Amino acid sequence: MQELDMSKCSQCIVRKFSALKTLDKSELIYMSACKTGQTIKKGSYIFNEGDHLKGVYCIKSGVCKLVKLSSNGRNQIVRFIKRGDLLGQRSIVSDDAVSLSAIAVEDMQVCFIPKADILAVFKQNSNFSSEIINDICYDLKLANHQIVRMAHKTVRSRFATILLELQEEFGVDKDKNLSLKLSREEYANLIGTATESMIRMFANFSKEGLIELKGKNVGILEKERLKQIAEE
Amino acid sequence: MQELDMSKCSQCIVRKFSALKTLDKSELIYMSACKTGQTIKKGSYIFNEGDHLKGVYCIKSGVCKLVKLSSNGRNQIVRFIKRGDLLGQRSIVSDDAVSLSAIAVEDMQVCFIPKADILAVFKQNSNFSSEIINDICYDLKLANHQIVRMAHKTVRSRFATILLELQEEFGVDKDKNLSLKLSREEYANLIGTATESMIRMFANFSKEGLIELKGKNVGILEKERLKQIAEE
DNA sequence: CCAATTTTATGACAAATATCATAAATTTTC
DNA sequence: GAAAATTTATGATATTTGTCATAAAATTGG
Repeated sequence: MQELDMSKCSQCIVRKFSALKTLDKSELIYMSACKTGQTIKKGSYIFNEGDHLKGVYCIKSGVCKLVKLSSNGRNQIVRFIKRGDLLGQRSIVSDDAVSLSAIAVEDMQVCFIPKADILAVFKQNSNFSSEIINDICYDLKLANHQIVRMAHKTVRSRFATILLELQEEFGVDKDKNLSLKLSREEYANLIGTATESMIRMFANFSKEGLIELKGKNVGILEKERLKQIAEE
Repeated sequence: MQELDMSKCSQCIVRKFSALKTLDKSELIYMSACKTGQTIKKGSYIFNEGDHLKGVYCIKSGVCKLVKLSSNGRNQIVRFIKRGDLLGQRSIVSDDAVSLSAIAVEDMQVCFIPKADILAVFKQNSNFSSEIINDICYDLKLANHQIVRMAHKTVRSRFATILLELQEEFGVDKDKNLSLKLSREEYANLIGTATESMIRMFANFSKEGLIELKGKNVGILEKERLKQIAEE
């Protein structure tokens, strides 16, 4: 990670997407003074399972995955964090070690805000704290939903769900391919299956005309049909 | 559900187990005045997916399961709530509909505290709000862990994990059987498998001498071996 | 206490998925 | 730009799990 300035929070549009939108001018000036900018290369760790976070990251650009290692050596992508999101929110309210690793999926620009500083704002600004708590509640809701999906849906159905979610969350590029480029292995870790099984699913969906494959690029062709499969 | 008094919060030992332990005398008197007691019969719903909760339940006795229905008709037990726990904590900080149903697994005695009243305490007592937020964070941590378990462990391994967790969380009765009595179907919904597969797993574990079965009673015989299987 | 219902059990089979092996294609590195 | 490494692809096969059918056992309700 390389240290940078990245200038003033008050002029940073990205803050508008997170709980930071509740901060007033003086709070933003305070944040600007506390934060440090960093660039993070694709593939590198922002933090690791078991680390004690010393603050929160505000994502200016790029995407990272939150990953958890299973005792049998497999790993699971629990969710993605992208531009505008805060990474490590729970560390504001909890001193526990993080239970997930954060790994950049694309090159990233982030700002780091030390825990003490963001905690001061958390205690002082109840709109801010409400937003943070709401975010955590929402994460819990999603996580519960994901438990059910993993427990009761086939790989095929989960794949359909993930494709729709990736389109929803990250959109498509100019060629109408999913903007977020993931390897087959990453898809497998997201869906919770073996890489080979994942590759076969890609081949199946492609043969069935549900998606179009051009190398790493994935284009969704039959959204409605995918929705059906996701429900099965 | 039947309405009861259940007397004073300040004399209720159960409050010591939850975030309510942070309340002072005057807050407890306030709670006592707001709350209403209820008894809930085994099998009946406390609330249903999609409901908007009007408050929080404090569990005086008994156990309920939090269940989520999958779009393909199966259902998943996400967790249990027992004596001393607060049920519906998220409704304090969020106006969203609940995403889970709560169903009594045993006869229960609960106290219901209206949202407005508990929210007043939440805003006023920062120790209380910290405890609540910490609980929600902990739930999120467990949920993430469970996603990984569901995605990457076999039914056999998950069964071993659940047996150990049930012993840990609810303990054993005088005959050293697990205190919480669940049907095979409930075990299946907990582990995320078909009831028939679950029944077979019970037979397997019994044959292997890992557990002892006497009707609905389950005695754990080989804890260490179960720990190994849980890791596989 | 007996009939009805529910739960547990078991067999046979089908479907889904993992694993291992190998090879082609692609990307990276020097 | 060629060698090395990684990723993607595919076949063969084993394992796990689900489904359907049926029956035994246990529980419930009158």
